[in-house]
Amino acid sequence: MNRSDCMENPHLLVYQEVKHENLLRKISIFKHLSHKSLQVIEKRIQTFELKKGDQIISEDEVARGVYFVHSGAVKLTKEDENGNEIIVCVKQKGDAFAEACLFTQKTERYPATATMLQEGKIIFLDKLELEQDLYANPELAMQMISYMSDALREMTSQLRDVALLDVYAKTVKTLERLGNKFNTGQNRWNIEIPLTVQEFATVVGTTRESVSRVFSKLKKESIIDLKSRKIVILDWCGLCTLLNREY
Amino acid sequence: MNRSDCMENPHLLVYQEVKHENLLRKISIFKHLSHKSLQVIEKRIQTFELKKGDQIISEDEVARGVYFVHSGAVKLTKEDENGNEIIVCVKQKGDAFAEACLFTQKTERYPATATMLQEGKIIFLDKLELEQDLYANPELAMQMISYMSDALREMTSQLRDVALLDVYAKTVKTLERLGNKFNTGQNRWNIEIPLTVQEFATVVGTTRESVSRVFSKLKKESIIDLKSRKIVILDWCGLCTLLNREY
DNA sequence: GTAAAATTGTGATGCTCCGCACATCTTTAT
DNA sequence: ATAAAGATGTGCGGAGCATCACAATTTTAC
Repeated sequence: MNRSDCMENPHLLVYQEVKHENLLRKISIFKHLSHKSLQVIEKRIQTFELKKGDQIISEDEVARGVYFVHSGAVKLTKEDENGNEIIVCVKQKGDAFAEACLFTQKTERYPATATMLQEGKIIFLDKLELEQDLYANPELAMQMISYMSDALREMTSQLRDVALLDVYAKTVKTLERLGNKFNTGQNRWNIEIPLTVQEFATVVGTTRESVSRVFSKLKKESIIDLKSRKIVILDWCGLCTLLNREY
Repeated sequence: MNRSDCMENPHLLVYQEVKHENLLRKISIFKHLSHKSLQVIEKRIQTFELKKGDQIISEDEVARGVYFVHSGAVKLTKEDENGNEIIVCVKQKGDAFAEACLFTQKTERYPATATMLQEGKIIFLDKLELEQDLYANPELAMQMISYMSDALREMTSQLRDVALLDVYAKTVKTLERLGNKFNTGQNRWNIEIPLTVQEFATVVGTTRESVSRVFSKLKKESIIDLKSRKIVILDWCGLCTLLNREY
C-alpha cells in the first residue's frame, strides 16, 4: 500500500496530521518507550482508516515497511500454487505485522498477505526509517526482539498443532488460542472472535464443512454460538474442559 | 543444560578455555561484528562438543540462554500430549536456536527440544548476558532482528506447506528446502541431508511409511538415494522439475 | 564376523476427512 | 420489502493417508 493507492481507493483515508503520542502508546512495542524516542517516530508514521475486507499488503508485493494495528483486527494469509489459503496468524490491536521484512534485502517480498477482519486504524512505518530507529534506540530494539520472540514461539506451537492433531482437537485448541487473543475484558464469557466459520477453517488448516460439524457439537453443548459473522465463546470453562480431556 | 549436567554426562566436554574469535565468526549473527564487540562476547561463551543423539535442551526446561551451532546439525522438535513428535526446524552450522527466549519472562520455557543430528560443537550464551550485549550493541541487535525475521518467514512458509499440501508435494518441497540448507559446496549434486527416513517424516508432518513410499518413486527416478542414515540428493535439477510440475 | 538392534519397504485394511450436493439460514443491496 | 448474494448445516461417497504386519535390509555392538 502506498500514497497513490490511497488516492485511487476512496476508503483509504490518510491521516497524516493526526499523530498523537497516545496513538503509538497503544502499540505494544512502543508502550514503554521514552517520550523523547517516541516523538521521533511519531513524525514518521502514516495512519490509515480501513474497512472490513480491505487488503493492506499482499505476499507478492515488495516489502516497504512494517504495520501496526491500532484498532480492529487483521488476518495474515498465505496461498499455495493451487490458490488454497491458510491464515497463518490473526493480529489484534497492539500487534505488529510484516515485521519479518526488517533488515532483509531490498527486493524481499512481504511474508504474507494482510486483510482487515474488522474495520480499524492501521499504522505504517517505513522499513528503512524503522531500521534507523531500532539502530539508534536499544530500548526499541529490545522490544522488537521480544515481540518477535513471542511470534516465533506462537508459530512453533501452531505448526505442531496443525501437523499432529486431528480436526476436533485443532478446532478446540484454535478456539482457545483465539479466544485468549480476543478476550478484551476481564470476564471470561461472550468472547467474540471476528471470523466466519469459513475463515476459521483456514486458520485450523481444514475445510469449512469439517469445522461446521465440530461447531454443531459445541453449539449443542452451549460452548459456542455464531452471531452476525462472529464466533462467540459462551462457556470458557466448558471449552477448557474439552482441552484437558483425553480422546 | 548446565555445568552440573556436564559433570554427570561424560561426553559433554566443556571447553571454557578455548575461545577463539574465529569460533564466533562462524556464527551468522556475529560474522560482521566489530573485533571489539566480539571480544566482550567471547569471554562469556561456553562451548560443548556433542555427539549424535545428544539432547541439548528440552521444551519443558526453563530457558537459560541461547545456543549457536558451530559445527554439526541440530533438530528442533515439539511434542503433543500423545507423545507424537514434529521437527519444527533443522539447524545447520552458523545458525542460532532458542533465540525465542530473549527478553521473555524468567520462568519461560524453551520453545522446543533440541537434539544433535550430527556430532559437532555447540556454543552457549547466557540469556541475560546476551540481552546486555544486544542492548549495548546496536549492530548485534540488528543482526539478531534480521536473523529472527528469516526464521519467522521460513516458519510461515512451512506452516503453509504442512497445512495445505499433500504428502507427495510436502515431501518434495521439504527435500528442496533441506537440500538448500545442507548444500555446503557450490556443486548441486550429492547433497547430504543428515536425517533418517523416520526423522524426515516428522519434518514433513506425516508417517515414515508414507515418506518411504514417495522415496521409492524418487529412488526409481534416481533423484535421491539413502546412504548410511542420510538422504542424498543425486539429481537436483530433477527434483526442481518435480516442484514446478502441476499435479 | 556374527548376532542383535535398528531402520526401511511394501502390502492389506480401515478410518478420517475432503469434496460435492443441496437445502436452509443470514446478510447485503436496491 | 424483496431479491440477490453469501454463509452455514448435513448427508453421502470416495480419496488419501495412518495403522498394522512382517519381511528385507542396514547399522551397531561385542
